[in-house]
Amino acid sequence: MPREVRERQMLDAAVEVFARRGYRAASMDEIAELAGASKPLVYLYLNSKEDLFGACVRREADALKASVRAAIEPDASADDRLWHGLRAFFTHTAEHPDGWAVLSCQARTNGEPAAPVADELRQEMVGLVTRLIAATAAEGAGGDGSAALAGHEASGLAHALVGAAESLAGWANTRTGAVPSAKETAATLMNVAWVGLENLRGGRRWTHAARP
Amino acid sequence: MPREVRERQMLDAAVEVFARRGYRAASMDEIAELAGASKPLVYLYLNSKEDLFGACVRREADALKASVRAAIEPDASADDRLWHGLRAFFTHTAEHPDGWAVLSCQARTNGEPAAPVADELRQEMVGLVTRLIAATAAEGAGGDGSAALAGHEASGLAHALVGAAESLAGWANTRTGAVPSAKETAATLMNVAWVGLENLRGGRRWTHAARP
Amino acid sequence: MPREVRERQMLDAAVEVFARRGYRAASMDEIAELAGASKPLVYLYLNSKEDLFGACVRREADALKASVRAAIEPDASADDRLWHGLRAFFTHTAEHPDGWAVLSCQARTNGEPAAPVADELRQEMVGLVTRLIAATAAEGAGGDGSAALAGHEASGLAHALVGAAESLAGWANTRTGAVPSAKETAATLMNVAWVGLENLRGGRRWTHAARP
Amino acid sequence: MPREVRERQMLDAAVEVFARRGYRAASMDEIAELAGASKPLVYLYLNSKEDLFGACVRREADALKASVRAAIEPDASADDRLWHGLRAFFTHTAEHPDGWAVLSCQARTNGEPAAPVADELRQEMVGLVTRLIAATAAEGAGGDGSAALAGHEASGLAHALVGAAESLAGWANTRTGAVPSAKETAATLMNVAWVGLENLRGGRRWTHAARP
DNA sequence: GATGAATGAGGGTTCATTCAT
DNA sequence: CATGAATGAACCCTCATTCAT
Repeated sequence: MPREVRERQMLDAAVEVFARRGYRAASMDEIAELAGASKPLVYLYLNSKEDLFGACVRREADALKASVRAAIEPDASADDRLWHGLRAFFTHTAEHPDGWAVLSCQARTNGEPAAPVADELRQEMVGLVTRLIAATAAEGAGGDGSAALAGHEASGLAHALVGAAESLAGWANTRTGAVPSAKETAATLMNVAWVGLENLRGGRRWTHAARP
Repeated sequence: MPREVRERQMLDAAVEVFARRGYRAASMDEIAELAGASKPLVYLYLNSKEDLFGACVRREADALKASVRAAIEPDASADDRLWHGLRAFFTHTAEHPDGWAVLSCQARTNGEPAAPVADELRQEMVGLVTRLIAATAAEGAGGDGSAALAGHEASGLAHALVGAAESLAGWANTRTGAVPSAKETAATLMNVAWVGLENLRGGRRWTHAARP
Repeated sequence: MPREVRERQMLDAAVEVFARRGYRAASMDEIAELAGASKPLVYLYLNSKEDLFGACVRREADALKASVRAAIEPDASADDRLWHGLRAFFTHTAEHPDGWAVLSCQARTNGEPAAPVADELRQEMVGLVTRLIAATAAEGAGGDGSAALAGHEASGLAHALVGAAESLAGWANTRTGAVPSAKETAATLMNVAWVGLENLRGGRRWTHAARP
Repeated sequence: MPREVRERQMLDAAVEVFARRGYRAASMDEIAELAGASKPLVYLYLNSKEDLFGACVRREADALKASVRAAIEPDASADDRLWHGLRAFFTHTAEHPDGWAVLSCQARTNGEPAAPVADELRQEMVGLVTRLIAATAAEGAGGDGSAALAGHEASGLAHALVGAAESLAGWANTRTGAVPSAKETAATLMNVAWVGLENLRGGRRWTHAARP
């Protein structure tokens, strides 16, 4: 069996086991067995548990980024791009629950080699969403470019949106039951985002004092 | 030294170590040493690592729930209650980063005894927020109770809100740097929530088709 | 069983196994079993294989030094001191063949932590012998202090003597058969040393040219 | 490339690696790589690590013996033969430090297949030196064959000489610094040997009682 | 002959946990 | 209660060795 194939099987198995057990509790024995290979072969191809984990995180992060990017048509309107990006995000995380678990839970809790990759993924997502929100706002502003969104507001909204998306994706994967489906969640988020934009652009804000 | 005090010290130490190292990497030796107690005593009081972890999760979940509940005055307006609840949530998680790390990261990744507790906490939070949103919507609807929010929409919004809150709380604890402060984050979320409500109540929705 | 006793048993076992198998081939399992303790206890007391090896080398080096030093009466004549030192050396190495095997073979072949200890032991022995030879020469010189031994000649002789002693000690331990006994060897060496001194002091040297 | 050449390359590499790392720590991977051959070929030619080690020891022992023998002219005087033999010994060990390290350190500590070869080498050396010493003594005895050396004394001296030579050779290879050069060492040993012979032949002995 | 794929066996190390004092 | 002594079980990792191509 060619190396490439074996290596992919190993990564698949590792992602599954890391997701199920956590980094520390995952044993190389279990990963090797699930991959249908012997332990020394895993070490030959992937060097160490740490490297294997790093490879998993990188692969999953790249795959998620690729899914989201592929869903966004560069020439579409901003809110269309946001919508398709969100849908792709939820679809991908729903289809790769283990990968998402590794990215969202394990990568950030298990130190040096993997954490930066997860951080980078998140920053990229937030940056992407921030740009899309800003673009949406600009488009919507129409003729008078007057009240486009302040930069930090777009960023705050993006953080909230990504946070909500991340958390909901994990929640949907963890819990089986009355949890909104991926599409519904995307719609809700889209509503919040779009609708929030409308109001923010219109200068309408909630303040504590404003309410009796 | 009375048992209650000792036990609290142990839990404090355990939460700190579990947060810093993760469940598996945390060692009973380190916990006992940090607690200033002997290892056999830890076992006498808390039986096993698993039980100790469970006790930590329960205690931290209860404390967070108590903080949020205490911040909500039953007679205040709905959006005031939501505002104070959110602020309390962010304040508490910022003041107990280790506890929050255990609840949000460790509890959900480390199997049977702790995961249900974390799940329950989240459901409670979502339920609380859903009720507050529904109440807000009802209040705002004023005379004509016409377009009050559909139940599943309130629930979806609540999920998004709680997800965003959770993720942002973790993010604020993890990252040092240009991250919105707890108060700013609460304000952003409040804005999104309120503003989302306004539009949803007004029947304004985003739909894919609505855009050319 | 008190820690001190256990620790000595462990060192005894370790010296035996290291001598028999060599550093790398020695297994902590075998050492622990021979010591009558469990492996974790060995690690608790002695940290690691490397540290254990270092402790063995240090202990055996100290014991050998102590034996030789104890045999030398400070007020005796120089050649008497040399004689007793040599006898003590051969007696000790014959009584502790494993210790000597570790010092002479393993310590110098197995890297950083132990090699310096073995080097130091050897330098100390050579220094001691050099001083004794010089003292013997001075004593023997009688009234005219004229032709006392040149320093580098004493040192050369000392190196040769120690080298011979070391190698013969190892040889006597390794091979069973027609090998001179410890006492005979000491006598031979003593003869060579004393007799070499006589000639060197008398200016008699061997040179290649001197012989047709 | 003919088998003979390849095999020599393998042995060269193996000697180097065995000397540097020790028998156990040496890896067949490193040896094969250093030899510029594939691992299966190493196994095809030399069967196993043990056999490879044995072949190394045998080759190095034979080479050393050959060097020493070649340096000895059968018709020269006995002490001339001793002198040239010693010089050849020190020259060879200085020029093949790895080989000497394998012979003197590794071969004797690593069990069955190699130890006898090293033992045999040493016995041969001691026998050779014993014969040379006896011959020297006989020559020097001149007209009156009275006080020729007792056999066990020649043997004792030979053991000491070989021991000193071995140890000093190893010492010179190991330590860099103020260590006597090969030639100086040979001269010192020669002095000791010759000078010892003179006295022994003259009936002068050191005895403990002889000194007050 | 060379290469890549593959593994059984074993070694160093750690840890949760117990028990006598 | 606190302490020290003690361990079974597992985990990460390596290596000599083989076989098909």
